[in-house]
This record gives sequence, C-alpha cells and structure tokens, in this order.
Amino acid sequence: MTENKSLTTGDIAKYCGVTLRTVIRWIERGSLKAYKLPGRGNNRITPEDFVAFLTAHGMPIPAEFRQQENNRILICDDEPAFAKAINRTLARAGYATEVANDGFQAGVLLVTFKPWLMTLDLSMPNMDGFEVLRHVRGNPDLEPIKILVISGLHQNDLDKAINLGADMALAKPIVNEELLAHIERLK
Amino acid sequence: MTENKSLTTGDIAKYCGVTLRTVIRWIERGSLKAYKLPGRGNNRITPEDFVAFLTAHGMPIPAEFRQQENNRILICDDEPAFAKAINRTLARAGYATEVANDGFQAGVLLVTFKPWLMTLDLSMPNMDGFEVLRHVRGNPDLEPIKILVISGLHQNDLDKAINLGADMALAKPIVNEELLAHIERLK
DNA sequence: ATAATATGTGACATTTGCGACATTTGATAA
DNA sequence: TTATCAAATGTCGCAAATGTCACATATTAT
Repeated sequence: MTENKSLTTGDIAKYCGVTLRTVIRWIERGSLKAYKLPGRGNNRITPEDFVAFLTAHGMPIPAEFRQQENNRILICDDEPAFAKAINRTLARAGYATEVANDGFQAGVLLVTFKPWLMTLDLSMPNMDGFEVLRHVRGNPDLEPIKILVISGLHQNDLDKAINLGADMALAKPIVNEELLAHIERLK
Repeated sequence: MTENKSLTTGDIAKYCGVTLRTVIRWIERGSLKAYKLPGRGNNRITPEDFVAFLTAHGMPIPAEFRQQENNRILICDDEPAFAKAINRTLARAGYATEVANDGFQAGVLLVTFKPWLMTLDLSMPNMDGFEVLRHVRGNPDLEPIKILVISGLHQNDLDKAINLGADMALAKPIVNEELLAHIERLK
C-alpha cells in the first residue's frame, strides 16, 4: 500500500533539496497543486501532481517516482496452454506478467497493467491480432508499448505485422532462449 | 466493489493518506460525521458523509466514490451501422457515448471512459458478447456497470445473458423509445 | 468457538503552518 | 566591475496538527 501514498510538504522538500517553507510557498503560488487536510490545512500532494510539477519545471524525477520500467509484460494468446508456456518462461526470467486470452482482456490489461511490452499471437480464432495491433498503434492515448508478435502464419503475415507497427515478429515454434533474447534487445 | 457499505476509520485513513488516529480526531472534532457501533463505539462512516467531508475540504475524491453521473454510455457492437444508429439515438437523448467495435476497444473504453451503462450486442462474429459479459461480471476491479444486452438471437440466449449478469436483455429489432425507456429504468 | 485482524485510547514524539526577518540569486544600470 | 533592487529562498520560534507506540477490546474470518 506504500505505492499510492500522498506526500507531505516535508517529503517534497527533501526530494527537491529545498526547505519546507519554500514548498508551502510553491503551493500558495499555485505552481504545485496540493489539497489540504481538515485540521489546520496541512498540505498533501498526490504523486501524480508531484511528477507533473517536476516535469513542468525540468526538474529531475527521483527514482521512486519513475514509472517502473521494463519489467511488466502482457501475454496475449487465446490458447491457454501456449500462453502458460510463455508465461512460465518470462516469469522465470524475472518479468511481472499478465495473460490476456481475448481482446477484451487485452484491452483492459493494457490500460490497467501498463506493460512495457506485449506478446501478441496473430493466429487466434477468437481474437484478431491484426486488429489489436491496429488499435494499439492507432491510439495515441495508449502507452508507447513494444509489441512482439508471435505467429504460426506465413512470413507475409509477419511482414504485415511489422508494417502495422510491431517491433518484432517471431514465427512458431518459439525457443525460450530466443524469445528472452529478443525481448532483452527491445528494451 | 462500490457497494453501499459503511467505511471504517482505517478505510478513511487509507483514502486520505493519514493515520487512523487522525481520522478519529477529525470525528471527535466534528469535521467528519460518523456513527458508533454498540460494542466499544467503533466508528463507521457512510460513503455519503465521506464524500461530503471530502468536498467540504477540497480534498480529492477517490474514483470509487465519484458520483456516477449516469450519462456516459458505451455501445458495444461490431456492426458500425447498427452501432451508429444506437449512438444517434442515445446522443440525441443527451448521453455521452463511445462506440466499441470489438472486444479490445470495449476493454479499453470500459476502463478509460468509465461508462455507467454499456449496450452489448451478443450476435457479433468478431467479438464474443458472452465472453465480455463474463469478464465484466467476473472482474471485481471493473466498475459495477449496468449492462443492457441487445441481440437478434433466440430467447434462450437472452435468458443466458441475464443469468450471466446482464441487467436487461432486449431482442432486435429495437425501438428507440423502448431503448431509452429501458435505460432510464436502469438508472 | 477460536484465531486473526482491525480499532480506540492515552501519552508522548515529530512534523507542519506561519509570521517576521535574514540571506541568496539574478538582472540591470551606473 | 560594482551598486542596487526585487524576487525567491532560508532561518528561527511557537502553537497546532499529525504520527508513533503499546495495549485492551471489538470485529471479522476461519
């Protein structure tokens, strides 16, 4: 539960190498958005507002506020057995993984799980991989996610996937070591 | 997830980024309205009193307590013409609408658009409406959204949809006035 | 029923807001 | 360069708000 905790003026002061008094002045001036507790009006700042403030002023962002990067991977495959196999490989390699068995789950997890990479199986009867690819690349609101296509289809389908914005396209069968190497290279 | 359940001091503390002790002090001072359980007088706060408290002090309101404005509707239909027809009807009636043509869009929009109601066509070749229904009702993290199923399938499919958690199931063809009336009744 | 978890309370420690004033910073003109 | 000025930031002290800790007890889960 430590992840979504609001910050006090003291916290901000430490992060910015500045006095608490100064932080309060920033808040008073409106540069830093904050809300007040009912007591005497002690200030609280949400992490989001803090990073917005930092980026707006070109200030360095402390490591703990940087988005956790390059460790969350979403596996999109409608065949549970295959998805499980990939999941096991990636989980063993230390990645935090989630599996989507259809387009709906893929959409939800893409937004809530915020992966930096997704593996996408094109040859799925219950879910059009090309369509997912088109949506993700066509929606600027979605994270600039890396997409690694996996497919048992023909080479021209892999090429088509690349043209649609996939960062990498692998043909089945997949060798675990190769998969991990390709993911590592996409970082 | 957002039932009409009373909140404990611990809940409030987490939401406000504050200690349980402080919450009790707010209650003692009268800033936060609460009632006491018979046992030792443990405090309980109704969601209504909580949001009243938050707004009164300019504090941010957590997403799960934000008032459902009952005006955002998500239309799930893979047939653009039919989706457009429903969209026109709902937009004219004053609703804010978004259209999802496949499961992926439905998943993304459900999370980002946060509709209070979704219309769901079951008879879609590119998207399994039953699967969407199952996912939405099986995922406690998703909003407790109202689901209005629209289908050209047989009556037993409508019944199946109701069993899966749909709040209403209408058979095609749809009469605009009836659709609006049913939506109004679900509010 | 029993165990695990959450809550209330008091005493005490720490942090915070704020005013008044000192010091630094950066720009500008002499 | 130096002087000067305004804005921003730092320092100090106090009162109020909030946090911490231990423990008894209520509530919830098993």
